[in-house]
Amino acid sequence: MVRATTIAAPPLRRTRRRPADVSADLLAAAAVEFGSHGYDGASTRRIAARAGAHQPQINYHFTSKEHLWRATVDQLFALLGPVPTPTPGAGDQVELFARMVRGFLRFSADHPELNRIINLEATASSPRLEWLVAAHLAPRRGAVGAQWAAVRASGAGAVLTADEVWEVITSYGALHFANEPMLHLLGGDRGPTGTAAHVASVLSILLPGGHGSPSHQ
Amino acid sequence: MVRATTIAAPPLRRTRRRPADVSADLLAAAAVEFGSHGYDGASTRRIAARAGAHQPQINYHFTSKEHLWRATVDQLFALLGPVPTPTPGAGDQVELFARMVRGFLRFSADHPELNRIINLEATASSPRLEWLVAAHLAPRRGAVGAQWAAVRASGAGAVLTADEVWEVITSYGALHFANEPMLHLLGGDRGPTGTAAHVASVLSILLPGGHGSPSHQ
DNA sequence: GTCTATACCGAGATAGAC
DNA sequence: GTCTATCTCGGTATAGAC
Repeated sequence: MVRATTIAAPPLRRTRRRPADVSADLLAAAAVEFGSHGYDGASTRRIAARAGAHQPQINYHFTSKEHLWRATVDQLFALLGPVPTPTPGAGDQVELFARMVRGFLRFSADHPELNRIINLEATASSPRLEWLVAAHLAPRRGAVGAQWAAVRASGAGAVLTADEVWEVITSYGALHFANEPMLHLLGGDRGPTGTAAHVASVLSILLPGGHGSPSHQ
Repeated sequence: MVRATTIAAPPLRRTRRRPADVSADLLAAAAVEFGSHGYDGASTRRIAARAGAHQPQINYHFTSKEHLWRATVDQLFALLGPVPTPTPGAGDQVELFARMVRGFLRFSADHPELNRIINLEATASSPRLEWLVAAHLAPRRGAVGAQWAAVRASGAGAVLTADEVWEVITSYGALHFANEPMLHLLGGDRGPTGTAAHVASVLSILLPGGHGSPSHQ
């Protein structure tokens, strides 16, 4: 028989982790929950449970649900990498642009949570949305605009404005991965092979001349 | 002086409406609230307040929040119009396709709530999403696929699969309107002129040869 | 059919033992 | 730092007078 004292095991208690690990686990769990249900729909109880932690630990480590949300977004953008800085004379501008698009789409395939969180906030004005745009989206939008100007100046690229290119990349490009649950129910080919095909499809729209296949690491 | 009996006016009571009007007002309010905050984020209190009604009237007219959500989606799809049925030999298949795309995008510009609701559900599997796909999205996806096959058979249209065409229309095409709050904060030209330009942009991607401007009613 | 009052639940946040 | 207990608030839904 099992002794009574060992029966009363805590429901979700794991081997004690270092505080930094608890924070990291909470951030990873928050990305999934915020990306699945939006800010209002996600609950700190569920986030904590997914991380194997207790709900009050969220307030201890992140002060509030709002701070946890921002930390989650910050961490996902950090994972995406720094904003590409313009290097005027350096190398093939078209190849630099194509590399940026491929990098972003591959990240979106690996971490669909970021684009989910962004799109779940995009439909209504809010302080969160204003912060998201000012802190993260606007700088990247500027970098993409500069890169696209260089592409067009070199004579390559489709006849699209920088705004249209941004929307092709972030809407057509990224929602393929962010909206996977819906697209899966709709049928269609999906999976590793489909990822490469989708990246090629995006590049074929932006750079009709080619540049869709080189350096397929 | 105002008499005491007239001072005690109910907070939000309006002139008494017919029951059908209350239902219609609740549906319109629900479209806005569900489209802005998602299913979980929307509250029946706010929906009722926006419709100038009382919260329990939602349960009376629609039984539950879930039923109200489905009725809202049904009504928006009814506004969009019936699923186009294939007419094999009839007329210019390319023009029929272009007309469908233009109609959908103009509807999306006038009623961004539908695409907002769809995209807010698209990131996580749920009974609601399964119903949405089976009841509404799959039939329209089938119709678009048939129309696109006819376009390609006629030798026109870009080199894109039917899945890719669906995503160009619903992601790149419709999110331009659904995500207006975010795109507005990001800058860029928006407004009536921008709507026509965006429709032309979508068609230029799908039908590179032309067909972007005719019958601009 | 409409409204007031309220039941009931789960949310985020906090206090205090450990 | 972690965990239990609990506070307060806002959510959906229901009961019953009108």
